[in-house]
Amino acid sequence: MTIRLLLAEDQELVRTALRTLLDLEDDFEVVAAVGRGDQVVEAAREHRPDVALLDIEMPRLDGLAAAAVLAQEVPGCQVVILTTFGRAGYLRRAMEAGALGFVVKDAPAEVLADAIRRVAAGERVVDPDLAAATLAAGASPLTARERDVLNATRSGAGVAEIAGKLYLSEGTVRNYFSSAIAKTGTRNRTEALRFADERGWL
Amino acid sequence: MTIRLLLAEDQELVRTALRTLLDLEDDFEVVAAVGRGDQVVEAAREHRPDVALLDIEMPRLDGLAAAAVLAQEVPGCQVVILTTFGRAGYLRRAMEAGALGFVVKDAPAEVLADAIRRVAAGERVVDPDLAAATLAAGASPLTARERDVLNATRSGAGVAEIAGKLYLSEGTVRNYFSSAIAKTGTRNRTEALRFADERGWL
DNA sequence: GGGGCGCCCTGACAAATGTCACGGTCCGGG
DNA sequence: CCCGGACCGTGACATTTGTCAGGGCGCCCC
Repeated sequence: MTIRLLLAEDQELVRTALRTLLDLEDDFEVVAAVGRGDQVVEAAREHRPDVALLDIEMPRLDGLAAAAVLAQEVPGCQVVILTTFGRAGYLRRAMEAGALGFVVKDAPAEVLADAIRRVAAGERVVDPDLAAATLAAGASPLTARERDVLNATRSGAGVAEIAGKLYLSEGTVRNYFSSAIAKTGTRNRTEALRFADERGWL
Repeated sequence: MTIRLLLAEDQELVRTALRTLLDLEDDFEVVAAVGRGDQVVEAAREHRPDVALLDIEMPRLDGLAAAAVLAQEVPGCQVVILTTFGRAGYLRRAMEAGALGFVVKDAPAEVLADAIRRVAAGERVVDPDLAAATLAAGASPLTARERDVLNATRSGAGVAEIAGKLYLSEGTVRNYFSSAIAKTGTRNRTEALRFADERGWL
């Protein structure tokens, strides 16, 4: 009984390399390989894979979003998220999106193969260290407004601009920044944004 | 006549995948594969590869630095830089470090194979788009002090701290920030740093 | 009903950040 | 020689950013 795989990874070189690697395993068959998140569902509908291996960083639609759509549209297909970054927030969001497996790219090849087999059998597979880190990061202490304001600063917008967009006074916006900075234990917006981002607090 | 390859890439999964991919080519033989920059020279001395394939993002010593050392210590070995980011600064520094080839990870596999063969024969191989972008980015307009100050801000240090470390007045430090900001056309230190970084102006 | 609590909102204040006009030094070319 | 240009350095000033004290609203629970 061979496991049918869908592979989604944007870097072509890595994609083909992974494909050949996985095809070498007797019980795996890569039935489709795509380079963009928005091609995942279509390919899954056509090829009916048992497991979809999704990178997170992809153009158009990221792997997490693709996983969520996939769970809706092609329920028989289980998801393993495969990513460079063992960031706590990614794992949290992957679980929320219904993924069963989560593997980082600097794991050994056997770990990936093993994870795929276990997920195909319906098990959950997550790196224990990463799971611990995620738990440690905890839930977001940020309020809705604090999130809004932090997100709005991404583009490099100033206070005035943000205040306009959110219909707030400038003072208020600064205030939310201030409390976000306090909660993250950082020294300015930029650091606060990065800090929160890394923990998936957006 | 087979080409002997050294592969340096920190993510184990990608490393083994690339290794199997390259080993499939009849005229390639991967004689060593390492996961840290500081292992490159040692492995090269031991296995005498014809071409070293170096990722940039690696622990301990990045691929560019490793390339520079390699050129000194093992002159017979040519270098191909293989990286995720087609950043102008990377290419510039790769050339300065004596690399002959530069390939991005979302190139097709044939491009990589071709690049390796050409580099083994002593040719230079660079993606033309990237070369154009690098030329467009031009040489750094930043002065020595501007660079110092920008670099010092990486750690998140404030003006006072930087001023102390560089034996300058606080006003002067702010001044360098200001001119760097003007030259990069950005709005604050953080943006200026990122902008300059992306162009290899450090 | 009336605390107590958490969130939203604001303006006044303090501290940091960025801008400007100005000297000083060094160097290469008329 | 002397001028112009590039870089280094400085303090005064304006703007942006962060902090604080405090008021209003809704909700849960006693």
